[in-house]
Amino acid sequence: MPDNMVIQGFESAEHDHGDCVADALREAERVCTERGERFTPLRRTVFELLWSSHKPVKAYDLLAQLALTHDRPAPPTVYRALDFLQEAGLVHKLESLNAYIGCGEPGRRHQGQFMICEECGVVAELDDETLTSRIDTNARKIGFKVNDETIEISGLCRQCQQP
Amino acid sequence: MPDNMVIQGFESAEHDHGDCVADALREAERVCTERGERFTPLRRTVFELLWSSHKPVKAYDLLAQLALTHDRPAPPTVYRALDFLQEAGLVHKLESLNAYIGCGEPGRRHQGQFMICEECGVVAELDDETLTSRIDTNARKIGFKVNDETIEISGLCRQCQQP
DNA sequence: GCAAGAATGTTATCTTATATCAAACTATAC
DNA sequence: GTATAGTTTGATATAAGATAACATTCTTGC
Ligand SMILES: [Zn+2]
Ligand SMILES: [Zn+2]
Ligand SMILES: [Zn+2]
Ligand SMILES: [Zn+2]
Repeated sequence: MPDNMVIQGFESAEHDHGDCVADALREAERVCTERGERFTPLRRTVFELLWSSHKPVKAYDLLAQLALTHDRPAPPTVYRALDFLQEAGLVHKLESLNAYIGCGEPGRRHQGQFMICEECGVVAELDDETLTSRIDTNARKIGFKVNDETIEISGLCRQCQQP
Repeated sequence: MPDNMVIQGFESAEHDHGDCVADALREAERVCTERGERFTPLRRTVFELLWSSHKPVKAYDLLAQLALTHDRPAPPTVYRALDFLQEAGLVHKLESLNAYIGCGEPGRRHQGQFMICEECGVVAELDDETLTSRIDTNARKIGFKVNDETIEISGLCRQCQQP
């Protein structure tokens, strides 16, 4: 495995997104089973809504989508599902956007490093071990014990740089 | 200049914080003058409140502090000052906390890399050129053009790891 | 002084997230 | 199968974070 891997994102416009969703669902079921937790219909629905694209989704947008199939859902409904999915490592929160996105590799515990296109909204999730260890080194120098990393890079994807 | 520099933070408890504030104010005046902008009393007050410690401060806490000396300030008052200070590079927003902190080196344009103690709230601002260039390299590999970096590491400072 | 632009005041509203308690559902033990 | 403890969801209210829009005041250059 290369030390700098693109986990997901910036797929070609024509990629079969149905496959992405199917894979994600299969993984989610596996992860939940492994953890002895329940991938309930509600959690599954929220998860599918998040995977409707490779773009981050806002909690209240999820809520609005949910409202199409559920009777007057309230904010805690979606926030609880998001909390569960984050705990399980199935979803990341993008702090700089207050939005959420499905994790591209939920099997392995990680924080994720994100490249966010300001123009089209597409997000790539990377996992660069070298970057992480550089941060650890810096932390060690000042006696800091790392628990959590928030790494979000915004800019323009290749597509959106075209003239 | 070393390639991994602690710009500020994790100062000894006994450091002369008056010096920090005085330095910060002097730099702020200089930066504003250079930019042809006005470091008004309101902006200065907000800036001083932010520099009252090396911890991030929330906008509504600033507002509450402001209320002690101003007549019923409203949210836009503090958000406008924060916007101005951020534009000028004098203040950073910590996205993972929804809080703001004075920049330790406003002269040079940078995004900042932060180590945030979950226990005591103290924040260290680093600037690791190696880290930044590693991110640029990763971006280049996927054809991404970087505009903005959000790098916030949370954990425990040396003090707060003591048994 | 006067006009134009910048900064601040004021009111209302929007967005994001949580607290709290009630009802429904699920799994296990008997 | 029923009791029951634990988990999940429903429902209401409110907290926390941020902005829109317009009025007023202040500053600066003339
Ligand atoms: Zn991930
Ligand atoms: Zn794009
Ligand atoms: Zn800085
Ligand atoms: Zn600490």
